[in-house]
Amino acid sequence: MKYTEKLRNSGLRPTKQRLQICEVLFDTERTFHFTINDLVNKIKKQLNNKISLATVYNTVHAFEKKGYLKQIPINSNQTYFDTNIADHHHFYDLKEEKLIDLENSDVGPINILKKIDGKKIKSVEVLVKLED
Amino acid sequence: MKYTEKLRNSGLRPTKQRLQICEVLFDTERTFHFTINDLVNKIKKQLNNKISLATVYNTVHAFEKKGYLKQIPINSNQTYFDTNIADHHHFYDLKEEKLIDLENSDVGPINILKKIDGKKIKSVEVLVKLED
DNA sequence: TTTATAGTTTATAATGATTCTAAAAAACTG
DNA sequence: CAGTTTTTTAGAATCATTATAAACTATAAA
Ligand SMILES: [Mn+2]
Ligand SMILES: [Mn+2]
Ligand SMILES: [Zn+2]
Ligand SMILES: [Zn+2]
Repeated sequence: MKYTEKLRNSGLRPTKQRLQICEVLFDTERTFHFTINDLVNKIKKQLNNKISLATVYNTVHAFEKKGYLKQIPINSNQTYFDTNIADHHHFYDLKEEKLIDLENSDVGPINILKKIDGKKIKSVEVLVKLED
Repeated sequence: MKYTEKLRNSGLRPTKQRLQICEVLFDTERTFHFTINDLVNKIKKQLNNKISLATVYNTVHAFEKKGYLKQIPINSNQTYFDTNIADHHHFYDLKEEKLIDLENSDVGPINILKKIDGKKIKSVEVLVKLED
């Protein structure tokens, strides 16, 4: 199996459910943005196999902790995740409620001049809201 | 009353509740970040007067729509609002779960090079996550 | 000042995303 | 295999937020 090693190396047992979720998330041409609900639907459509909602939540959180997924900071009643773990930014189309990737190269270099004592910068994320 | 005109001009009737919430939100030296729960507590402490939770939600949303408050895009189970409606950015201290203002002047100019057809940029917000 | 009307507040219920629980199943180790 | 730990699962619980609908209030017309 393609993802067995990856999971083992992270200390996660390569269960059937995790391997299937890996397929849905990572066996794609392109990266994508999703909510838990989106993912549950994708799983239903792509696999002939039910995975319990609790497991989907557990797995997504486990993958996020291991750095295989990122949460996208946005105001929505649902949490958005990203299979694109490269350092990048987002457009948010307010009308369509859709996220669009914005590569680092599409944003000038960002230089944070203010420093907070005893704290390090972990990430710098830009959200560009779009209207018509 | 200090805020009566402001409310009338926005098409909002200057009710006792709205005027009191204005006091709590805008009669301050400094701007601040808050959740609905924070605001309810502030109201309890500062006014000898109960305002129902539904009214707090209604009022905050009304003020946001009128541009007197801004929502801050962040991943939390609660929605964060900001009384600082000037164009600015945020640090988010992951350990303390606290927001810190980051003035535009503390961030180099941000130039979004990618354009989305038929859409205009409404806002550009930077979130800088801090760790120890 | 009344009266009519639209807007607002309120307690309470409903919603819905997320987390919790604890028992059954599966993965691993020796 | 036997023992142990991790994982899955259905279902319950949590909790921020929104909806409901009846009582109240601001406002303007009569
Ligand atoms: Mn969320
Ligand atoms: Mn929210
Ligand atoms: Zn992305
Ligand atoms: Zn702020």
